[in-house]
Amino acid sequence: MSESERARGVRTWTIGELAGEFEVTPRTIRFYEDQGLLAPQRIGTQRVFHERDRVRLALVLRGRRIGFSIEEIRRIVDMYDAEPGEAGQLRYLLDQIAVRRAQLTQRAADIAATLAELDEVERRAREDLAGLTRPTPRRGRATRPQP
Amino acid sequence: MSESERARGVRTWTIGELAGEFEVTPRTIRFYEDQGLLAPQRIGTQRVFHERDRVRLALVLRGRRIGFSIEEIRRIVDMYDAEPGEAGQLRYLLDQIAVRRAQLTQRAADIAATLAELDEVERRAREDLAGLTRPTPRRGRATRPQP
DNA sequence: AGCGAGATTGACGTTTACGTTAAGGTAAGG
DNA sequence: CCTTACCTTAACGTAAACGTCAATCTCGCT
Repeated sequence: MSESERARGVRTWTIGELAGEFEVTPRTIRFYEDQGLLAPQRIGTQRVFHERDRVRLALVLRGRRIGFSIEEIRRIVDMYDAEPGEAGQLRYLLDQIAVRRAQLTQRAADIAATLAELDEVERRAREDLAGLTRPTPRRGRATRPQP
Repeated sequence: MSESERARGVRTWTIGELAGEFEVTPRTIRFYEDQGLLAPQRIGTQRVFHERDRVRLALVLRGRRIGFSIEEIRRIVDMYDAEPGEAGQLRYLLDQIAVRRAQLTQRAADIAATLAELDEVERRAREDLAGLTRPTPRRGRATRPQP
């Protein structure tokens, strides 16, 4: 944080600070800039990240966690600050939104199904584990703790 | 389907049939076999896929849609048919389950947040679109259809 | 026996998403 | 002024997940 920044309330970040905060490498952030996902201010050659850049990076990383490619992420984040534009553009945007929504809904269903199956596997594992630590407590036979 | 299969009720599939059904290429299925995710029966050199192979492929593709790597998918599907094994193994399995669950929960949250934002973008887009097709219906002024 | 559709195993190519040097520039503190 | 810590571009490297040939082989049918 520079002197003048601490004076007013306009916090900025260096590439390293953002990298640390979001647990990615600076290389990753530069790569995203290369791909047009970020466009931080420059002072000389140095990058200066403002709050909106931070938000955008968070969006990008969320897209990444969801499993979207850079190209798909680009399209999504571009939606956020699209100019109102003309009717054709808006209809295209609405189409894109429908596509993304379908993808996300599918992924959500996949995740729910997988979570349910994890529950089942865990239940069986706990059963097996109980059957190992306690000696064969089959058919409801009570097992008293060892004295 | 072969003669004897149609006679009894034990439907099997060729690689091409499965590929068509799941909309992947045969190459993809062979790759998954190479990676140990599938192990179809062989008759001579030809692969014969049974119901359990089909189920397994579905699991693998679901993992892929969720965004897991082949390695992660392998660990997950291996959980399903893990032998009860010893206590140490079971505890490791429970650990793995916890890890996967955390990942999946994070992804689910990301998806929910993204869906919410898509809703918001769509709402704005529809507003803008309405403002374009109807001529500037500002401040509640009624807009009559053109004669 | 011959044909065409689809199957097989290599083996090399491609794209994505960064990692990893190399070779320096810069700002703050002592 | 010197060090230390961090920043810069440029360029090459790489692991994952297949795609894309090439060169057979095999089934089912006529």
